[in-house]
Amino acid sequence: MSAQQKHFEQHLSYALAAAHRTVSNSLSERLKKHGMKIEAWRVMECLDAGDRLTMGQLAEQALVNPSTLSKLVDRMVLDGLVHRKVAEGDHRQVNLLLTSLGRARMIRIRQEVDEQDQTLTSLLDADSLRQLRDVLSKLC
Amino acid sequence: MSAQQKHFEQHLSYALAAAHRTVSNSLSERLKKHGMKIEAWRVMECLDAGDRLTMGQLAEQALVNPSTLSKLVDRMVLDGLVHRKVAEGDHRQVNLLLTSLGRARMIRIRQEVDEQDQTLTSLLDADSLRQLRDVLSKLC
DNA sequence: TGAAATTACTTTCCAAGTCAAATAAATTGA
DNA sequence: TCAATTTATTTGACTTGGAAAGTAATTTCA
Repeated sequence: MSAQQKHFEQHLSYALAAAHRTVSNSLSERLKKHGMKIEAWRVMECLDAGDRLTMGQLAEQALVNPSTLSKLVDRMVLDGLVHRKVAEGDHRQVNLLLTSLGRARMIRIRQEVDEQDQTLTSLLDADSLRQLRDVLSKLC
Repeated sequence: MSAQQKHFEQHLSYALAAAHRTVSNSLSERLKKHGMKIEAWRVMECLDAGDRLTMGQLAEQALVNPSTLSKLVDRMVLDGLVHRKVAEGDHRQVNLLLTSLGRARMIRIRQEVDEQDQTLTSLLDADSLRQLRDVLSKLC
């Protein structure tokens, strides 16, 4: 154990960062054609999946900080992709809703993302893939 | 196949982003005590591992864009952690070198990072861990 | 009830990142 | 040889991100 000199590239955090970087670079390259950022796409998918999400829930699910989300949403509202609505029960909360333009954009982009996901998963056999998902989820 | 409605959280890119986010958040929390950013730490480890790295090689290994690296290095030079040296053979290239202060800081930080890596890897059994590394490296 | 504490979100201010252009050195080939 | 091209890095204009403060609504409990 004391003899084991660990190279920093072997740290899990490095391996993760490297894989994340290549994958998200290639994805954002694809999304660029649609003038869309990965985070904005994730926001839209979250909205499509779960109804009446608050900014807080959204930030968590879309993997962005609340204040970052707030500004991202400002831009998305300007682009007509989403709109804010004060929540019925609790007026502190804001529900974000997809516009029909937003939904349409999302559907088109979803194809692009599915393509990239298939390219990616084709690098692995079904077994590794399942295991990878399992293991990654344990880290969260 | 057509019946399979895939939730976006199942995309590999999402699982990776989520895991990367939690891991790097917890790591940067630890590094904060040392007034250090993950990227700066990676730069120092790269320098320690491979000698006479150029900015280009460094950017690749430390997982940052060249222009981002250039500015990060400006700050690290101000902090006395590294210094630039025009490469001997090719005067366009710049070799970045650790100062002794930089090396000392790196060693102390390395302990912190090793700790976090152990916490992390203890969540997994040895087999999953090996497989995880294998699979992640296939994605790069 | 209502003042104090908590919660949800946004804004502000500053640090850091990105893209494209600029600089400068090396290489190519007419 | 030397003008044109390529390569390595930095710079500059602009955008984005994050921490902490600010705002406003809700909850707590004396």
